[in-house]
Amino acid sequence: MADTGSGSQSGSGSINCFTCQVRDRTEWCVLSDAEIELLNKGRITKEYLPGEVIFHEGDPCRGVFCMETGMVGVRKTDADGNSVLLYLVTPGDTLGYRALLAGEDYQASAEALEPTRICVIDSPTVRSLLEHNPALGLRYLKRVSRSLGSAEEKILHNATLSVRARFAHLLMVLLDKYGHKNSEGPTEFELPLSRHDLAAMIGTTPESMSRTIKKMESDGVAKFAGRTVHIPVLESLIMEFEPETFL
Amino acid sequence: MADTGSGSQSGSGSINCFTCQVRDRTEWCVLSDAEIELLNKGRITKEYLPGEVIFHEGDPCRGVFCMETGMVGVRKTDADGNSVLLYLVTPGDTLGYRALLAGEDYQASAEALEPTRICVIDSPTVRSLLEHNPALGLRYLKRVSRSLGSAEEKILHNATLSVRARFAHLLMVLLDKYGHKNSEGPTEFELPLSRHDLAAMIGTTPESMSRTIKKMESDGVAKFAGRTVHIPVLESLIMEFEPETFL
DNA sequence: CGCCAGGTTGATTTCGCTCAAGCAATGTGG
DNA sequence: CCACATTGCTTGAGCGAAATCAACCTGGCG
Repeated sequence: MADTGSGSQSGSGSINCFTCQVRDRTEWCVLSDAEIELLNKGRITKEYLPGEVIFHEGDPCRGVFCMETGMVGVRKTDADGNSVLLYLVTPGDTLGYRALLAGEDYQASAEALEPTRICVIDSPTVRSLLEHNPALGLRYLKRVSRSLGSAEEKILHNATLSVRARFAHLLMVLLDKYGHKNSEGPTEFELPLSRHDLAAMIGTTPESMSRTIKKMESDGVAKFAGRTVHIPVLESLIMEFEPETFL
Repeated sequence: MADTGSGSQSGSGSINCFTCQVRDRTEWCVLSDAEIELLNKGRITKEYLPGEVIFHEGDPCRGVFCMETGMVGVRKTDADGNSVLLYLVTPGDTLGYRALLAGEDYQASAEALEPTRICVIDSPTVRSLLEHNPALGLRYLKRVSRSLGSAEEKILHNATLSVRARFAHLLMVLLDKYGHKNSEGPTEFELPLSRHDLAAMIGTTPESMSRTIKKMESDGVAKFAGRTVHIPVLESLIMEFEPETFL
């Protein structure tokens, strides 16, 4: 493995954008070969270890980040040190585009949760591509708009649902993304997060998280062993946050 | 005045996009004359009375709405009838772009809070303009990204601040937008919202709203008479949600 | 072995919700 | 002009969910 200092540069793995495994899943899939050439020139690959910070709230935005492997968490922290984990970023996702597109500094910080490899594409390159290829802009518009949609849904959820209901919902989302949801029947999967971060995802404390888990176990809704979750009946989980579906 | 049925069409006021007063404050300011011609053709002016619904959650998106006069509230409601007022839309703002850009149905509903005149621009027109003019896309990208930024801030606020602090913050935002903030010294302005809607803006109940107002009055932070708010010292209001600023 | 981070548990408190009633302003029909 | 609904807001009492504070496990690791 290459050197693993904070945000160390790296030549290992995919050498460029042409051979990149995840490119088809990114916004860049609409680019022509000439444009990918440009993209490739404005690109540096970096590697991060768990806990390393990719950017901080308040930092000026110098580009966007294209996830190749690993996982990144985006956090927002207030002056008292309270923090919320807004979302998880996984391979194929783009990171840090909000600040660039809004023309603002970062309003949240990003931190590697697993060993992570990311390509950094500098702002001028992205801007230039956006200015000349409307299709890329439309791609990003869709991405940001969808993201806004989820943020608004999260606002509603946090305002109206209990911690338990929000956690049940989070489990469903994580299952969709990180588990192989074989539709019906009992399901088992690995949580990608610590209890602390699970709590931060739904805007609560680790203590409340712990108690909620315990109560859900005693109610037979889910079984937790470390980071492994076992869900006997998927419906009973859904019932926790959408009871009306089963009336 | 023209007929005032639900979302009635209207020929009064600004006749077209060329003479439109608010156009320079909208995304459309980057369009060429030829493009404005196109915009103008895909346009219908409508009028709404307070309480009338412009679109509903779940409705398919048929275009975007360009505010000319009045005020609109965007609400999101869950299955139990709990609802949150996400934001207020005022002249020069565009409404309903999220659904269009995301390629989704509306995820929230919009309702006139005051007598309102809006131009409806149909989807094909907007799409066509976006596909041919990257500058328009960039404009919208900035708009959506900023909006996403505020949504994320709202998530943090709701998770970490008390009802009182959130309300103080709301007052500041409303003051910025609807009051003439003469920087320092005592300030007075009109709230554009009922108590019920103030509550919905910060995700609480009218009862809690009422109590919070009462307590803030007795603490001398602000004085409320109907919809008129008087703030003796602006700093003490800011202290409510950013105490660290004054340490 | 002792330390420490991550997690759990318990005791206590507090904030804000729910339910219920009361009240002032406005409107409506007889 | 009065009885009466209706609407928007306030007030009170009680309760419950979740935060806080504090102690205490437990497993990994120097």
